[in-house]
Amino acid sequence: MPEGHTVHRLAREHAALLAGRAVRLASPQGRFAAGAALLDGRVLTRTEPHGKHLWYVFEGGLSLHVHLGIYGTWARGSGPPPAPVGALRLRMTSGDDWLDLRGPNACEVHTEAERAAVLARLGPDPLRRDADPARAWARVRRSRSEIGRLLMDQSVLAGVGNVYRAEVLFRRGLSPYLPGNALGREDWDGLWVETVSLMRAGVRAGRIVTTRPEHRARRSGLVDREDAHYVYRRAGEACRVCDTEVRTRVLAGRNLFWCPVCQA
DNA sequence: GCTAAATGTTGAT
DNA sequence: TCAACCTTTAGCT
Repeated sequence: MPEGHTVHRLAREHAALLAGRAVRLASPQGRFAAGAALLDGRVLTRTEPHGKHLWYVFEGGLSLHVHLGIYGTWARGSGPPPAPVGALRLRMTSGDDWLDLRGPNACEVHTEAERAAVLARLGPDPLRRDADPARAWARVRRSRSEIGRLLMDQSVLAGVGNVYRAEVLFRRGLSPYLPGNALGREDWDGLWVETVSLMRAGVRAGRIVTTRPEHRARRSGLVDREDAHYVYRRAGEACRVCDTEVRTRVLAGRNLFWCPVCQA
């Protein structure tokens, strides 16, 4: 269940586990058998996340490119791996450790050139230290598209998905329907900083929590599911800040949620 | 046990 | 703009 924060967290975890080690790859399901054979036994150099894409860079220059899509998941364990059941696209093992990949949108071998080609069509990733927000702003400021659409466009900004789109706009008090070219520089700067901050928190926590304690029903203890978001999937419920009904409508092919008062 | 929906992208229309 | 793809789970019965 991945937006960029999940991908960056996996990149760190998997690098800590496998970097510098020879890795065995197998595709019990068969769909990635040829690719797995090509990389099998090579030493993993590093992982390289960008937005929702993740590359496992192996010695020799070839990479494993994984995009989880909506459904993709990794499972991890050590000790004897379970017998492969169902559609197991890829199993990576090194020593006692194993990683199982199911349901990804993409799982393929990339050359350096192929990796560069994908990167070339991605906007800056708020979770990367080398991200240049000015590149995204250059697109936003001259676009007539709604900001709620631009945030979902991976060529403008890479890593934001449907949850962060809704929550970041709420936190900044911006209407999703504001055209990019109607945003001021301060609006954009605030939006970027908010995105970086919420997504970093997401990497740390391993999930998306965007509410401040004073806006939660339960103010102490673990943040339960109900309390984690301001507007995402809360259509018809009361806004946590102003009590207005949270609204929903499809924008850019996905269900958008927003408060018409806080985000006028 | 069934159905719909889901934190996503691509390619056809 | 819409269907297709991949899989799991929540919310029904």
